[in-house]
Amino acid sequence: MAKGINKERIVAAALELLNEKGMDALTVRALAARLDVRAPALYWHIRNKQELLDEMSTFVMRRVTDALSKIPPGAGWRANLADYGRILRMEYLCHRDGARIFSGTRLSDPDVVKAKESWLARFIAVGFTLADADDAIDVVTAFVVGFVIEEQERMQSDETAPGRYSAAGRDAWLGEGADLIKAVGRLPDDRHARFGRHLDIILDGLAARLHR
Amino acid sequence: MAKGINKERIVAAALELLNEKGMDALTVRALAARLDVRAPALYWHIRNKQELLDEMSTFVMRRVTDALSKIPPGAGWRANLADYGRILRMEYLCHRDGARIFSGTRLSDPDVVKAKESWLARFIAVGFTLADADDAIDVVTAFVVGFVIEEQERMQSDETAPGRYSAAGRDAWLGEGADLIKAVGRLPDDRHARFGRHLDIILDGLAARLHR
DNA sequence: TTGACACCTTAACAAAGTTCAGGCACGCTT
DNA sequence: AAGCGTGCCTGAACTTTGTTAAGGTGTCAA
Repeated sequence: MAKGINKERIVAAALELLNEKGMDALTVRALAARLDVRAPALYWHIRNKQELLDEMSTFVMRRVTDALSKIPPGAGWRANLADYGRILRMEYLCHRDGARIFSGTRLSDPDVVKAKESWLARFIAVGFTLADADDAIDVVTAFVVGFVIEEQERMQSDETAPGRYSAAGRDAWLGEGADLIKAVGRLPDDRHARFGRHLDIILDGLAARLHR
Repeated sequence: MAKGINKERIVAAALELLNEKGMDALTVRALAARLDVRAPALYWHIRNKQELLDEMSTFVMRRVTDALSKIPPGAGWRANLADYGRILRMEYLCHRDGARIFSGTRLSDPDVVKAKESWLARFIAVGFTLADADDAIDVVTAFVVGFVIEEQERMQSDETAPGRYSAAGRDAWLGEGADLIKAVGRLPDDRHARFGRHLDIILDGLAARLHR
């Protein structure tokens, strides 16, 4: 890794490191080593580790908004919102603990926040009030955050404690009774299909609100 | 603080400490000091800090399930689910960064997980399939987690960086354009009413699914 | 009296984030 | 050409974190 560090290269390397080794391994020293530099060098470019995390978060969210800006409005509000939910989930899933780390962090770039603007305009154009349009985006956002946090927790548990979420091991841990919960555990569980179903429920709710 | 430590007293003190000083101040040494004990003493009762966090999470979730078990089924599935959402949010809100910390953690008590059982039975009794009943609970759960994470992030920002979310400061930070976003910022914003609206949207979606 | 066990202490370690003083190299001035 | 400042990096060190090791003190039973 050639020298000549700057903020962007640091953020990129930090995201790589996060994906490969996980949150706990994302240390200032390890990050510096990956950039072939000593730890204090990073502090010339970033104020502290929190700022690094904020920058990482902003980078990921910028990818989301970039993807969003390429979605044509023609498909209608429902398809647009569904795309938003799917894209947000995918970007979170791209990084270990992505939802936990990147949700609810302060974005350092106003442009990322401004991406919401054109979407508000779209929704108002098809009959939403301003408040309803804002609610619609935020409900989907909150749901995706919550969904992926749970999803990634499960994925991580599969690595560290295999069988923790398997049918047999779980049934034993649950003990007597809880037949319905055990039955749920034996339902076919496609994470992606599940996400689609849940997202559809929310979109149904928004549709009901719109056609009232 | 009299001596004689046990797991419950440690967890209780940890939750107090979390509320008073925040996540960063929840250190093993500070916790030991509050219990009038030296740090290594805690390791007689808990394996490591992660287990402490899991126990704290389980404690909070047990409060949720205790509250849930007192809700009579008579009010119907919709009122039941609304109560669930509200209770879950309230318990998260009771602790700093509650949603971040306590969501998606491993519960150490099977009884807490089993609380879902009677609710599945209730929903099935009024016409849900097993899969739909499970989806219904999980959609609400995911939404509440996402909502409160964002909510608490905002509350925390108000302390550390006042004006960060105020109308004037935010407008300046956003710069030119983004009129709709600024208009949204000027809407009356009652967190609790907002939560109720969003939750209603989801319940509407579930109702649509049920009556199909 | 003597063990054994439960519970706590002191001391210490490794690893984390962070700071500080200095050093190397480049470009600009005189 | 000599000197000088500025941008970027290193070496060493400090503080605080979670955690472990080894050893004490009390209580109860045989």
